[in-house]
Amino acid sequence: MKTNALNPHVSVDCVIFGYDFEELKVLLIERNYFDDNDNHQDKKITDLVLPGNLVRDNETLDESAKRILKELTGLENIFLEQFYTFGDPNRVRKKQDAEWLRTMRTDPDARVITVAYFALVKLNDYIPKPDSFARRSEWYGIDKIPTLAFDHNEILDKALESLRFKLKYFPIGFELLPKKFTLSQVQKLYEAIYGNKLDKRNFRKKLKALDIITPLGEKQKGVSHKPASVYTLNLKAYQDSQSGSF
Amino acid sequence: MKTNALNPHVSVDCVIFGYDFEELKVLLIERNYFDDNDNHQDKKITDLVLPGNLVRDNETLDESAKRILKELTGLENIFLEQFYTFGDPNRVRKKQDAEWLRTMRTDPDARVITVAYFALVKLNDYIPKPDSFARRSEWYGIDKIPTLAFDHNEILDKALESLRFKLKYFPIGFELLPKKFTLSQVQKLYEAIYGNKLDKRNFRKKLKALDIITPLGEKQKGVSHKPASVYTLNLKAYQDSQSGSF
DNA sequence: CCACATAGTGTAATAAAGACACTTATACGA
DNA sequence: TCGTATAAGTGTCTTTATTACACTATGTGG
Repeated sequence: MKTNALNPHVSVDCVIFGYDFEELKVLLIERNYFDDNDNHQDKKITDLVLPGNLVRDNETLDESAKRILKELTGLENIFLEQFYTFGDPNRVRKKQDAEWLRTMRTDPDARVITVAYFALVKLNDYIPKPDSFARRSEWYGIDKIPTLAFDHNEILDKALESLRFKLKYFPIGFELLPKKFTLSQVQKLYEAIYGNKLDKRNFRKKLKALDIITPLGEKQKGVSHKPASVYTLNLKAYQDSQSGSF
Repeated sequence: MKTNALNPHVSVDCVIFGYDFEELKVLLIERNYFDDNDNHQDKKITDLVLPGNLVRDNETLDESAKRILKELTGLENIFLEQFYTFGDPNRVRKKQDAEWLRTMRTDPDARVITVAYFALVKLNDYIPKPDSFARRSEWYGIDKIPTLAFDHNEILDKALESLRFKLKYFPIGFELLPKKFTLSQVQKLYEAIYGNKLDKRNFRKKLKALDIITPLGEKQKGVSHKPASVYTLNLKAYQDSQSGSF
């Protein structure tokens, strides 16, 4: 017995997180298309999508995500993690999505299954510029995300949940900070991600106990208050200390 | 600009865990095919795969996983969780896999991307029987898994890792136990999953602190030693007590 | 009634988490 | 130069969680 099915498209979408020392941000791309339903007068519509693209024939899913990131931001060696795959047959079936797909694909009605990744980038390494489709991109604060195309709000929500969960157990937050950072910057980052305040002394106690940061002996410059010590990440010791228990 | 790619197949594979009060087990399916390369005398080969199948046109990924589970075991309302998607272009490129795909698919050379789920079933609810392709299935102890087809050993490893990780933070172990259970059974299950011994008193203290089990006032029957109290799961209180912190 | 097997139970020591307030270093403006 | 504003940096006590550890209790079966 042989089985076959109409083959869906497979894409990769990336939720790219950045941090500007104030707010956790996500990089979104502008999507432009014409509303054909408004058939008296074609109306140009601009809305927002997560960066993503179809997976190419000979690339792995990870490679596909890396490519999307590289094309959009020029950045390489970025923290990138697959967190969920979205495959509802109706996930690209909002009517405005159909319009848009018609301009982008030869078979706009095909089902699209998307493998979602989240990325953590040092925001200052990257200034938004148009992607390979000449679309503008922009950082949006995590609390100010508008309605996105497709199921991209759902994907974003799940990405944030995954980031929060992972951050509880792994020291991945430093991916969002520059190589040199102060302890207050780390704390503000955690507060931005979880959306609540943390106690300074307890936070520092816990962070230092992880034994993954080393002071550089330098001080912050150009601030009109007591300058903070500057630290850097050092994961050597940490790698071993990972084991499980109930 | 319109983009297209050769569309891959998309499948769902299920790592179905069961527990027989001794060992953590996984349900594997026998795969039969003829080795055409041995062209003097076709040799029948039997090896093992994870249960899985192509995703149908109008079903979600979760529905697809449910269907596979239902077809294979007859069971419904099973704990099921997507944990990773495997999409290496060469993941179905071992030579024996090619032989087998030729008997199963009209386009055996197509790339297959698979969305992997793990399931937790009460093993006693299910006696292995042939699946919809009349293939035999069998429970294999987690420490006695032979080499599987495709990348299924890799998928299985990742499933076990996901199960262990999730079990640390969520009380999902009870999905593998009958409705009524003893505390020692819970402990042996955890020991089977993590592969190490746990302290009885500490385990019970922690389990009771979770406040998710209630004693039924019954005793175990038919054992030639002190009978254990029988408990049942009660997740009411637990649901609320979930919140996050660094 | 004795032997066997597993159930069931508590305490003390150590480690981690949480609550909490004052002093210090720098820049800037009066 | 002195005062003010601003964020940095620091310690103790309490509570809660984790770990190590050994004996008694209750049933069955011979």
